[in-house]
Amino acid sequence: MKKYLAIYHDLVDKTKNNYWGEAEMLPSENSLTLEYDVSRETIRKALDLLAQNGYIQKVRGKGSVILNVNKFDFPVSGIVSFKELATNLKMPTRTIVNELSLIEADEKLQYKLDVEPGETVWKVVRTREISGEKVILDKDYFNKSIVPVLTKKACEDSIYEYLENKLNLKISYARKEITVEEPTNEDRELLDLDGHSNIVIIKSVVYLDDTTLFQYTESRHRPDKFQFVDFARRTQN
Amino acid sequence: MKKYLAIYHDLVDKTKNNYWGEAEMLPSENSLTLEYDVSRETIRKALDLLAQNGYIQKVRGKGSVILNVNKFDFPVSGIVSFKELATNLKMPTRTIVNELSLIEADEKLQYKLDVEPGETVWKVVRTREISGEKVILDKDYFNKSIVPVLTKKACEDSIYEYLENKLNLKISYARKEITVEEPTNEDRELLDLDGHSNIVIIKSVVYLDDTTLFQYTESRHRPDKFQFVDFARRTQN
DNA sequence: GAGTGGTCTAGACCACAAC
DNA sequence: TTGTGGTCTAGACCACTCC
Repeated sequence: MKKYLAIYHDLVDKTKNNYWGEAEMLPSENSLTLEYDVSRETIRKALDLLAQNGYIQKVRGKGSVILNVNKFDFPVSGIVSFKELATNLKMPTRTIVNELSLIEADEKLQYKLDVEPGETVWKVVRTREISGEKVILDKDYFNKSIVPVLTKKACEDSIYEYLENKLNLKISYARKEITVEEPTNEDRELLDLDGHSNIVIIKSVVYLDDTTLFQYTESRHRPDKFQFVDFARRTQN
Repeated sequence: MKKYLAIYHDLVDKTKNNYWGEAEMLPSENSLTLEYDVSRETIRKALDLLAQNGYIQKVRGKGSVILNVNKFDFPVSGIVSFKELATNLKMPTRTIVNELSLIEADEKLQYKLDVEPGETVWKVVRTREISGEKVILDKDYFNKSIVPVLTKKACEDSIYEYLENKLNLKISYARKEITVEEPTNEDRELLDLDGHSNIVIIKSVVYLDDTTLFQYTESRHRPDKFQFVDFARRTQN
């Protein structure tokens, strides 16, 4: 439907499949304009996406350099936790739902989820098993006014798939914060800590398309099974 | 010089200073077009920057919602290590240069820095002291063909300032990887580990404007003094 | 229906790199 | 000088929200 998105996908495929042989450069914007029969601004939108996602780097006066980083390294761009990495690498994973309940928001949650005192929120506690070891503990809190119903089945599969496809919620962006702390008793109970004396904590707040805050999550990882990859461009001044 | 950048900065200032009172919305693109006397696409470029940096969220059919997240939270967007945070919070910091030397690239470095076997590279080892405690160990490697001269003075101040202002190098983007590992003997020697049995490692490769790789860095943080903040938008399909 | 942001166009001029 | 990407314009149509 959107031309620039279609062109973006086409160009991603072509860079991945060495469509231009061993060329280090993309065709120029002008030739792409002719090739796809669109305006130059539309080509530029597609190329901006390629650059944002680390496939190319545009160099003024020269052209768009194809970065081969992404051909070898799996994390295409942005954020990858071990959980995602594990599914990418096709390691056997299992999700155990330890708790699924409605609770009254306490003070900390009121602040994190921006709800009124006494409002009910969903609390979901899940353990993630990778290759037979419990290495991740996920604690999710959802605003009940946005997620009225939540089933154990949905939690065992993918909550996000349920939210996006069944409830038609559109996730827009998230703020994540990574710290390293000492494990709590709950961590020791629910995870196979295996002697590790630290735990990596990823706290995130997730916002919807219409800017409402709807989820607060703490993802607690055993340190040896944690990896985070980030692809950062220099910020504009 | 660039109109969209000037407008971006102006709008950032205005959102920070509550220029529109307690309004939750930015003026519409059309009214901004009139106000700044530019084309709508130029306004849209400025607004895209605001959205990318987490100042606003655009909602179709409604307008641009001002996000107040950034008013309270210091990390404006992207990546913040504790080192940056400490300088933001004006904590007393000190840099100790433990080593500054030219070495022959070993196999690991050849791969990381993409240099020929036997090529010489700069090795810089520095300890960062925050509030009197040595909590960060930075190990930097620079491609000597790009950085011919490096002084102890430059390492004690800011290497990046030296590279950007004196050598006129333009940093373009970096790939970072965060993991947690056990401290090495070197870590124990050079840092005040204070009983901590883990260390947070940020490995990054840094690229220049013309896509050449020029730096490989390992930043090793004491876990209790580590924090990483990320602001991620949903990726386009 | 009026106003909003999202997409797209055809053209222009510029700064920069390469020859 | 030629070709490249970077900026900017004035206009068009669309999908969506709100009243």
